[in-house]
Amino acid sequence: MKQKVTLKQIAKELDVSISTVSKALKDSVEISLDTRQKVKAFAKLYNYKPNNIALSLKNRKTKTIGVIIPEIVHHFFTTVIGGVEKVANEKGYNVIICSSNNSFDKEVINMEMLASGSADGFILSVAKETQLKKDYHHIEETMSQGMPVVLFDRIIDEVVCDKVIIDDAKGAQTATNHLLTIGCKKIAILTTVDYISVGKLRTNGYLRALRAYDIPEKEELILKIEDIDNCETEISDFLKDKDIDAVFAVNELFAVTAAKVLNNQGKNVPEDVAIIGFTDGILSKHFIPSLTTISQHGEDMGVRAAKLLIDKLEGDDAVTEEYRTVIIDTSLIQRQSTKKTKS
Amino acid sequence: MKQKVTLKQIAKELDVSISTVSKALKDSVEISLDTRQKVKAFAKLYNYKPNNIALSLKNRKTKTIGVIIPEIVHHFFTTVIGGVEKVANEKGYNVIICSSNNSFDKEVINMEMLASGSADGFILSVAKETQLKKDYHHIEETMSQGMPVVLFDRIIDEVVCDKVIIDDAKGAQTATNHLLTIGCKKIAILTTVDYISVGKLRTNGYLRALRAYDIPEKEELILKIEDIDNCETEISDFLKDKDIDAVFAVNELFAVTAAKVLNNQGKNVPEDVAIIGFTDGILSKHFIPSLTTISQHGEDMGVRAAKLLIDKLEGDDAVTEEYRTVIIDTSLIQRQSTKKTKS
DNA sequence: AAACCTTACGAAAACGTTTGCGTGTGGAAA
DNA sequence: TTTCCACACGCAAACGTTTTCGTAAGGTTT
Repeated sequence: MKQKVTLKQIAKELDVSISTVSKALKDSVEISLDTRQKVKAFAKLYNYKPNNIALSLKNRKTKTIGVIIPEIVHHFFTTVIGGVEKVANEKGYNVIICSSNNSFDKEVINMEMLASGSADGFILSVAKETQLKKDYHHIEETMSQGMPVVLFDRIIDEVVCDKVIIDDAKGAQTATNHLLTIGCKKIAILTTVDYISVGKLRTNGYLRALRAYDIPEKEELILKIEDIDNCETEISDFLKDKDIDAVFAVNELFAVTAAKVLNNQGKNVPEDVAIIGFTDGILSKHFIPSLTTISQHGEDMGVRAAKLLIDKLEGDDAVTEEYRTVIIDTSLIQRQSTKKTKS
Repeated sequence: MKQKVTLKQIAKELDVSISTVSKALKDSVEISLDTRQKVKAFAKLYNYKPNNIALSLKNRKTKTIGVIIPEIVHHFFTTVIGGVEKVANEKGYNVIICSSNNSFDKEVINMEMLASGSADGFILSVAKETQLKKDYHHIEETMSQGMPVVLFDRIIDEVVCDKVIIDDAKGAQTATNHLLTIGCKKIAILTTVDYISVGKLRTNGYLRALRAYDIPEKEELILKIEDIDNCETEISDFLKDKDIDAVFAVNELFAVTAAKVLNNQGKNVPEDVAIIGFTDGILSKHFIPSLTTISQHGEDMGVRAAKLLIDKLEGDDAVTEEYRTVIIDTSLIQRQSTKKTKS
């Protein structure tokens, strides 16, 4: 088993100095053409590749972006990662992905681990626990050590840094408006508990849309779900015998679960009750009926986040001091779950 | 913006040598209790963390596992990653994930990049293109440089290394058997082109099951799909007016697409046609009717792959020379799409 | 022949660690 | 007083690079 070949070995083999080898490989005019060719031939033969670690140490940068997300088995987050990777690869950056599993502790650990030399900067969507706990010391600390951080989707207002978000309230308003324009009047919302920032914002958008239509907000049409994994019974109880003609769900799972529940309760989607979701995942696309939804354009978010970060990493200090918040436009994707044609 | 603090800075500040600081932080008895406490207090104050890069260089290992998968936006692969991360974190390893996007070139580039110092070993599921091209030099090369590789799911028989797979043929046979035992006789299969190893194996399993039941194999019941992204029309044409009572799909997408198509063609699932899929993703679980499927236990695969790799990384040379293939058991998850109770 | 300039290369420092070994200091034993 | 031994610490090498600077050899100019 041959080991990785280093400059030193090549130098020894060819009976020149390490610096000569290094320069020869870089086609430095300092080195005679003869030596250059000899060295390059040898390096090729032995498949020499400069050691990234040594380079990182020397250059004091790793050319690596750390991405920390709450869940890895999650369609939206993976699309974001896709966007990040795309830009990163173009610009010669590597991407390290860690999931916090929605745990504050794991988020901190991952961040500290990556911060101690493995990454030059971070793209981060915070864990639920972190939002609940409101402890952001790890983020502040990372930034104060000179590593830029870009927050996306689940961001933190109190932390001053670059951010990439969608206008959740606006998206929710668009969704609710869509329901209103197709004639729905009694619209229920399936949302999360308030400490999840995006859930709260989407609820606000829903309320705003209602107000614009002079429809009074009704407590009994709002369900704030805590335990996402067992939402089915909760949704089922909530929807039971409720007089509604539409449901706005703040995520994909709530939307399909609502569709299922309504089905079981003998109601037709979209004829009896229209449904609109949030996040354009595979579920929405393939469900029957296919679900109208608000697309967050995850890949775009990833692209923008990566660009912001790399700008900061490569920018001079003038750029470094200003922070930007990019708002990605959402879009309404109309599908079958809000088609009222059969009436 | 304070920079990351190093041993050198602490040493200077405290007017001792670098080695003293290093040893003090490690609680070496060589250093007086007094100095030790002083150093540790200072280090804590300035939030000293040893630089991973420097450690990697010194120890000639990075404590990172490189994972390369064909697609990142893919439920099965993310579950595998979840498993890998779990084990890796337990054992103090980092995980770098790269996607090849099913491109041979990108697979090679990613591998070479990670191999030149960023990772100690690899967990890999090869790209479609790689399987088609049958060019495995990058894998062989990586291994010959002393970095262990574990292949999973889409493996390569010709490459000698650790592997984690499911028994695809057996799983497919189980699936087909299930259809046969509930009384189906005319079973179509939706599979991939042959060069995708898992597709071929699953097709074999299907055929084996038929043979065991003395049912002749019929060409017209087998559809090999090339372009996965546009499978709907292909499946629709194939299924049109076909006299069948069941469909076995080798993946989730084919399964739900078949369900949709059949629906559009006025057939009921499962009453008229039963459907069974492969891979237990969200689609199968949430679709209406929910889909019976073969679970590959992605997380388990990740766990086993990570364990194999870490064993090899930390093992002595005796272990290093033998290669193991772990076969993960599949299991049948019965859901509504194969319920024939209404007959 | 002296002074100078190219050419072609090597030495060494630096990045941040760890660690084996050397060494100065002080006190205790002889 | 001499010898010896802990003790507490520093030196230096090593990991693999890159890059600045120094320099020997040889040739060219006056």
